[in-house]
Amino acid sequence: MVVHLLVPSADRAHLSLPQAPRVGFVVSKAVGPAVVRNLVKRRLRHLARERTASLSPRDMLVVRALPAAADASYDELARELDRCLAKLGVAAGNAVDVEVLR
RNA sequence: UGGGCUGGCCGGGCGACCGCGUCGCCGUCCUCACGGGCGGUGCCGAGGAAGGUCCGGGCUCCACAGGGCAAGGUGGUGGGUAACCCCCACCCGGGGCAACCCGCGGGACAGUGCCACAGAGAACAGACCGCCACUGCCGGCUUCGGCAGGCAGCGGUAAGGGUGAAACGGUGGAGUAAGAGCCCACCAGCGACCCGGGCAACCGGAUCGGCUCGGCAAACCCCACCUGGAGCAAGGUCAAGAAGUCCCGUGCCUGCACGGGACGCGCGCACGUUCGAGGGCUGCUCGCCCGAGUGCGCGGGUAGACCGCUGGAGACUGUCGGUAACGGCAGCCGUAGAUGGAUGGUCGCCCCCCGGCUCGCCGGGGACAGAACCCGGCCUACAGGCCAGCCCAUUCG
Repeated sequence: MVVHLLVPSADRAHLSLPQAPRVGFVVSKAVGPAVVRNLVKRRLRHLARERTASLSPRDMLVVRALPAAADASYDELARELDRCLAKLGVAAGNAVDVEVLR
């Protein structure tokens, strides 16, 4: 999977954005038919919800699933998501307007 | 016992925990209130196709002087239904020993058009081989009377061969140089009329006639019948206000700041105000009607909340009517309603399939597929399995 993280910069920080982090998912038709795509989205939604604590309140995260996600188990998706988040340095939370691709 | 045909049904089961969504309840915080935030708790939470979005309807809004021309759909008959391109029964044609299956099943003397390849010839057809008569030439045999034959020309002939999906009916007789529905009998087919059966499609039968007529309408077309437009982002309420108003979100300073949205507004350009822009009659046109604003761009950025929103032509059981589809009556059942869109994860026991073996365990797997206003259908996808009826063959009694 590919993960994008947008952290609002200082000049935009005064804007009154919602106080909770926001996460979006992109699952294209390359992943599979509707049933498979929805299953992947549901799994990612639950996984991401458990990890919102590690995001800062104004972060915006986009998770894009690649075709291999169709065959991945729930645990495999969890490991992959953790790996991507670690690479973004989410724990530090000091990035400003960064987009990191894996 | 083996093979086959048809109809109906199921679509893993039970339980535990964490998470998500609607609703109810409890607590708490904000508010005059409506209502909202947070926490807890309880019930419930995808399908037979939820799918493709192909038909038919309900519901909602718009339209509903009229004339003409198009466009689309349906297509044996009768019935069922809210309706249908659906369902049931029957008829006709075709296939199968049979149960049963298949049919896009009106019209080919209203007109136009097409029939590949093969074949001599394919639509008011056609002479390639063959058959036959005549004419000419050639030789042969001869008991000199003739006899059989070859080649060429011209004509007759649809009986035979051959081609084809299809060659202008079949069998027999009469007839002829040879032949032909040319003529005759019967059969098939066509037409007319009559009798009987059926609601009807149609079926059975009798008489007569003229003597024979290809297929394709999912080619155009003709005939009969049917069809107003858009769709829940339909549509409605809160809902007032006049250069603002209203709504939503976040923050806390609790009525202000910031961000966003709808309606309205402003500016610019273009075309217009009886010399008529634009719009309506929802395919077009004639005609009729409305009519002073309309269109585009920019400020300025694509969904304020709620209702509609799930109980309906409902499912099941029994009974009555009907061959059936279906209908009447009675009883009984009832719980998905998201709105960037909830249904995900872990585990235990059992079930089914595959593999292994130390025969009881181990390992792997469980189809097609995800609600979005709601119904009735059609079509398509589907691991595995269950039930009922019927047919054929064989064996035994």
